[in-house]
Amino acid sequence: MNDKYERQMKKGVLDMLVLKLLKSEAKYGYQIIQELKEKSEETFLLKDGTLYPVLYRLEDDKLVASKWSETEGKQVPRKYYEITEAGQKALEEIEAVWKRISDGISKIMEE
Amino acid sequence: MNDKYERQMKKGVLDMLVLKLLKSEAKYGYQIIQELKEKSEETFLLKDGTLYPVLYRLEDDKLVASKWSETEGKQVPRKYYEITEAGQKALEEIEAVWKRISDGISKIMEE
DNA sequence: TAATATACCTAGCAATACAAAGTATATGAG
DNA sequence: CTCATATACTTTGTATTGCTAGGTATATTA
Repeated sequence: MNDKYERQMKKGVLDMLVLKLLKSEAKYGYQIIQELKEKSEETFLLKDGTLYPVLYRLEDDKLVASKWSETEGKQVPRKYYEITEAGQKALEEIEAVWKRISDGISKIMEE
Repeated sequence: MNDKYERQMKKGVLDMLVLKLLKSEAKYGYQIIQELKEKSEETFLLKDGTLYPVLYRLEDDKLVASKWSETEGKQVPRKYYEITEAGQKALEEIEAVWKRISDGISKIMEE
């Protein structure tokens, strides 16, 4: 039952978290999954099937841009995602929304 | 665009907020909407069409129980919702989930 | 009498986290 | 050398839920 709520509560914040991670530097899919896991201390354990659609959405919205790695030699090709200017602006706005909502929740819950 | 995120971010927390409001005393639908509005300082402005399905879900899950008001005299009938024991237990669990997730988000965002 | 606020109900839509399946390469153990 | 595992990306489909928009009905106020 908790799973149900956990799943729902995560909705809408993944975009924000991914944009935040990409703000410091361009990253590829698997790397993002690992960083989310580490930094959230095991709270955000994404399957790849969850993350990639997020990245594709962000790309469709022009908030990130991708390019394949051009490393020579044998290697599994990696697709790097980079935050765009529009993405940085969106991130700030989304953060503001998050702050408003989580504050609103706190006001109701802290009594 | 912000609306999109706001809508998603609210997912999963409404049940928690409603259960929390019902914890102190039984309340009816419109009353819950007003309290959510006031306590959240205009962040949670629910239309009735949003709240009632939430209440019905909670009732189906036996987390709340309802009874119609038995006030004599002319009055629009009100349906009061009361939190059950299972509801109180669920509320604690949902609060724990919320804490874990919002903490996880903070860890990623506060850098 | 008309408008507004109260109070409840219902159908349908849009968005998204997740599960599950697939493809392909690199690496380490036996 | 072979097989299992980890890496890395892709795609399809499902379940959940906040919201819009419509509906009914009563009480109050201008």
